Amino acid sequence: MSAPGAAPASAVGPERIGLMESSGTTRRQATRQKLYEAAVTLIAEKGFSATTVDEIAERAGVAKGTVYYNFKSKTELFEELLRHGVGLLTVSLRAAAEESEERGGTRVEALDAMIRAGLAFIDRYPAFTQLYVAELWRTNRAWQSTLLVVRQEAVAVVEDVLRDAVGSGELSEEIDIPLTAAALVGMVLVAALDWQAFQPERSIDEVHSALSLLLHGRVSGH
Amino acid sequence: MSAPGAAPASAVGPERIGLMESSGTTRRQATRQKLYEAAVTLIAEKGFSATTVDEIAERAGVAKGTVYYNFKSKTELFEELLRHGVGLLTVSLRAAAEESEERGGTRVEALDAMIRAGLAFIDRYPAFTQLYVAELWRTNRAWQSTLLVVRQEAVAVVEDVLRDAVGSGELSEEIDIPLTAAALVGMVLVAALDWQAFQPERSIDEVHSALSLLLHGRVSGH
DNA sequence: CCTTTTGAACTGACCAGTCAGTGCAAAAAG
DNA sequence: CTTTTTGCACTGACTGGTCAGTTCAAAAGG
Repeated sequence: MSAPGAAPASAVGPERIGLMESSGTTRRQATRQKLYEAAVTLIAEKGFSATTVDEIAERAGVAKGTVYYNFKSKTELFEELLRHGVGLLTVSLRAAAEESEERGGTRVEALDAMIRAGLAFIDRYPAFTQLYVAELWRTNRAWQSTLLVVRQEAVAVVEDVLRDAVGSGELSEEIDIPLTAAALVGMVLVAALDWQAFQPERSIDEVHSALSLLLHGRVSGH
Repeated sequence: MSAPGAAPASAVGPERIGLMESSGTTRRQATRQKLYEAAVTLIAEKGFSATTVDEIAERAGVAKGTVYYNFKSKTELFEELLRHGVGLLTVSLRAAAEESEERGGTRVEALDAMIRAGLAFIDRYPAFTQLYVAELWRTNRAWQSTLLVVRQEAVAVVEDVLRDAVGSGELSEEIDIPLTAAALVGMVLVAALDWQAFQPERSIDEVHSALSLLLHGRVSGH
């Protein structure tokens, strides 16, 4: 229709394509992935509004039009990014908890394993974490509803383990599950971001120990 | 509120002063105050870049020119806002700790009092807290250095009390002071923001109890 | 009077989203 | 086997609008 004389020219050869994905959509998948990666760092650094679509496209090595070929809008790209990232996180948390239980650990050990998994996630995707924290409590934003869903998904993983632990008598009945879950998530989130930003020389084990001590009540428990 | 004509300014009276110290209340001070209050909510809602100077001026009920008469730039207005807000927070935390000590409380009780003071601050200035969290871990921003100073100031208050507590044998020597301080601050920050955003029906006492339980190791201690 | 605020117009940069068109590989036609 | 068509994925110049910051004369305010 729109290619009146496609000259054969010298074929450059089969450009490498992404790593995975089967047939068909491979190219598109790879492009989307590049866009996610470019967007996540830029938005973490500068915020959503201060990041331009031109910058994202440039860092991803594609043309601006490609962004709009793959996503309806800048906002939609961002929302999909959020979903993608939190999906990774919850999978990783749940896996850590399950693995701990399969090893016959206690529920508190499962919580500890989740703290470690959370730290590992933040270590691997610091930009995503930054961006998530920065946007989570904003009101009146276009992606508010997306964030609500996505947050609930993540916090629910922690709540589930807490509920189990209370049910089996391992934790005191007096704890408030939603508030405690939020506090634990916050503890890990903020400690990890602070670690990255202000104390990068620390090892993940040091950070984990400090948080573990708090969880086990050895900071001021008696 | 933003009527075209002159506003009946003198009718307002000594309204509660939000985010700034109220020294010699000159006319200029009052204008700055109005600008801080307008800016803090707008920026908390939409972020720095998405907030326009025209909006800030309109909500403050002043002319745009006035913004630039009082501040060199939008960025400078924002930086000064950060300084004032964190100043208020540290004063409040320190006062809580000192008051607790004067009552002859333990260092752990002082920590508990600071948690409460932190919650009260966030309750009173939710917008400021939102904005602070959203900006704190951003890299590459113009106000990065301002934030660094201002964060250190706030975290140092907690670190001081922890150090005291370890020094007097009240807390175990094995705790890592900077990391534990960051974790405690994070716990309060995130729990409080979550409370505001997702569980507003809870009372400040409920939130305080949940955090206190964690601090005292009664969640999973022993 | 000296300081502060007003209001409105103006500029120049910047930016989200659009659209006509390109390149290419595989299917269809010859 | 060769030629033509098809359609996906991508391109980048362009548009219409927005916004930070400027300017300045005139009017409060104190």
